Amino acid sequence: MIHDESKDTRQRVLESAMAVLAEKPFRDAKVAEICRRAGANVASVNYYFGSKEQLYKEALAHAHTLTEQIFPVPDMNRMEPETWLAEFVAVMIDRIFCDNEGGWFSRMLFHAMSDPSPMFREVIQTTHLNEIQMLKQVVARMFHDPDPESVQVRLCVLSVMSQCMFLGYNRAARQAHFSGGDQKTRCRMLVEHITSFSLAGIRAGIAHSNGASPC
Amino acid sequence: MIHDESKDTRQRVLESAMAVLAEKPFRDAKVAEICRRAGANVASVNYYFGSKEQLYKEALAHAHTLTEQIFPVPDMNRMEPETWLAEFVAVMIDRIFCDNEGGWFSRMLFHAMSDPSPMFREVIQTTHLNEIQMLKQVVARMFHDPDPESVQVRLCVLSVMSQCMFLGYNRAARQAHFSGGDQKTRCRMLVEHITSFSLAGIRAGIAHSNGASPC
DNA sequence: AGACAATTCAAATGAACATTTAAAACCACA
DNA sequence: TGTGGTTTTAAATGTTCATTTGAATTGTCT
Repeated sequence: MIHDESKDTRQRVLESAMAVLAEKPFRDAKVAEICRRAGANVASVNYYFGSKEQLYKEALAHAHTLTEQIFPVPDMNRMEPETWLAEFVAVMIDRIFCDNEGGWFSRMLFHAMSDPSPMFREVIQTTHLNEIQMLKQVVARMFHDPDPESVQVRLCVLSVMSQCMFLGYNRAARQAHFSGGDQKTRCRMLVEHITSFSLAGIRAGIAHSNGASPC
Repeated sequence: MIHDESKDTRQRVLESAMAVLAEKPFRDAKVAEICRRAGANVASVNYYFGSKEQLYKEALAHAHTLTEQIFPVPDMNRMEPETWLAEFVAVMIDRIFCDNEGGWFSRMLFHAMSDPSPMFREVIQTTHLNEIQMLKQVVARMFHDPDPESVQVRLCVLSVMSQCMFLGYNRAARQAHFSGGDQKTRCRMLVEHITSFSLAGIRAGIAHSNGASPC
């Protein structure tokens, strides 16, 4: 008789999976390690989730809701575009560099995005596009452009997102940037830099598209 | 008797390896596929190179010299910093998006950089740092800053490099950006955007560090 | 307690690969 | 043409995993 959810082992495996899959890409994350860390038998993955792949999908979805609770994207209707951008950048960087469960999703996503196997296509589509849509709309507003899909807007969004995510992809660069010094301070400086750099870039684009010299 | 180099099969395997390793990360690039494409037996990898890992290293090194011949980084002593930056960005983007052998190195590097296994640490160090050093020096010159390792310079270099490399890491974003339209035109627009966006960002940094308003 | 389902476990299974082996084919040269 | 080295080949080996299996254990309800 099904009386309740079987929370115990299932939950431990799910959490262990999120942690391991944040560290390593799908391929390198061994079922054996996930189970060892969860204090469970190897068979539990297939017993509770059907397959390693299903476990991955569930772990990613769960990590996504976690990160949205812990680091919510600011509401773009309640702020000036410039302020919103600054907060947006801060949230992205926090998500990447925090070392608790709020960072799992970003790291899983970085692995997924650079993995060529087809299974990750849909996975990315379903989880990560909201933030980009919002950024597009805010940048479009700064351009006084009604179309958030115009070329100039999309290019600026690309520039902002790439700066936010680069250190997530690039282990060597991350290590170089965060060697020594206080992690928190580094993050704050990084956020400030990306924000002002990007605002300047966007303003240059606006000035150019208006055909006016910036001064 | 060793009369000459055994060029034939060895060379075919090496080139096939570069092509395959540009498409897929080390793990996914199967020895069987490399050999099939080279029209050689599986054993030829170990016969000529000792192991898959050695083959990888040789392929990366060879791809590196190839890319430096085909898309050389401009000489920074013969140009204004702004001009040099524009050409630098163009070279980086060309290297990433060209679809012949000149693009192999970049793609191998993207796979290596997002791979956590320890074997890639040294590999990256030995190949990719020149470009970054040059960029640092040019940006430092724009800042009138004698120290190419100052915080402000390093942050700007980070911003430029991240914009240049983002589409290399991120398959989804690349697909979104290059869906439809002419590849060449897209590349040119991307280069122009990154250059002007970055110049604006750098100038803002310079103005800020001088304590002066930009106008 | 006894029955019955849900869970856990150690061991088996089988697939995917890199690497090895040893025999065959090839080649240069006397 | 025979000899000795080099190269190529198909098949064998051994390892690393995810997944399956069937028995053992636990928990629940009467």
